[in-house]
Amino acid sequence: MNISDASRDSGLPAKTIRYYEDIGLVKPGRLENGYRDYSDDDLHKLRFLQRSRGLGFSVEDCRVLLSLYEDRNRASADVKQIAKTHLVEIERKIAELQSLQKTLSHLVDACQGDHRPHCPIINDLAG
Amino acid sequence: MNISDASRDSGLPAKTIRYYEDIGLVKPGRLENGYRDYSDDDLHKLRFLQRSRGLGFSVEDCRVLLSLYEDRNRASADVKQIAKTHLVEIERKIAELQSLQKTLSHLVDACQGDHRPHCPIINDLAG
DNA sequence: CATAGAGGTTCCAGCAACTGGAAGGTCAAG
DNA sequence: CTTGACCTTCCAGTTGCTGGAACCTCTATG
Repeated sequence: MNISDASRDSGLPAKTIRYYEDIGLVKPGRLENGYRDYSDDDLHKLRFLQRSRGLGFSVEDCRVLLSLYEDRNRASADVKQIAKTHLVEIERKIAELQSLQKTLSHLVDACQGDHRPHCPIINDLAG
Repeated sequence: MNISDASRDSGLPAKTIRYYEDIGLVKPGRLENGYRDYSDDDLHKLRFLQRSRGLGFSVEDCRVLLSLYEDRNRASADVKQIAKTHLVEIERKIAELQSLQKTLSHLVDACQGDHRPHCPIINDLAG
């Protein structure tokens, strides 16, 4: 299966698939003409990557998750640890963004938004 | 005032201050020995940048906000528009992260996290 | 006066995770 | 034979810094 079919199948752009090969995540075989040739196993990995990236795991996390995916002797504790750490980070980001949202929405509400220069947003930024 | 004092005053790392100069945000004068020399006006701008970056505005937004800050004839509507757009983006990110959080926390809860290979997280990622 | 250390300067490289584009090889259809 | 759609590699750019090397300058001290 060539790269554009692999792209359709996995939902990843061809550019991204090549990039994943560059960094050693999924290394397909090659045909005589030099074209990449994706096996079923490669396709599983690409789909796995698509989904784990979609859940916001870093590429390095994905690398580890992929190796756990392939490890029939894995301990689920190892997977859970990665996911938990990621979850904590997501929760931290949510809290951070909610704090920004609170501040900004107050400022936006307080601003008249007219042709005049007076602006609580600018005043706040000016400190 | 030299760069390390400007750094202390603004809360920005010296490296960042030099970077802001590189990209044309705050251009201090120079002393005879080549050292940067920050005026009160420069310091106001640096503080303004520190705060607007702290609210998550992009550097390009900050550039526009800074010019509005200096424009005595600004329309507050222009400021408000930038802030509103940013706010919408923040809210979009919050929603996205909350969706990830929901999925991930379910998966983490469902995983035993023991020495055995069975893992709902991996199963989900595998599709 | 020599020197050590704490500043300052410039410039180059690298981070994450791709993405775009150029230059060129390959293949099937008309 | 040519067109067009594939494929290949490689290089550069994105965002917003950050680290480091190599070198200059100033101040204090022996």
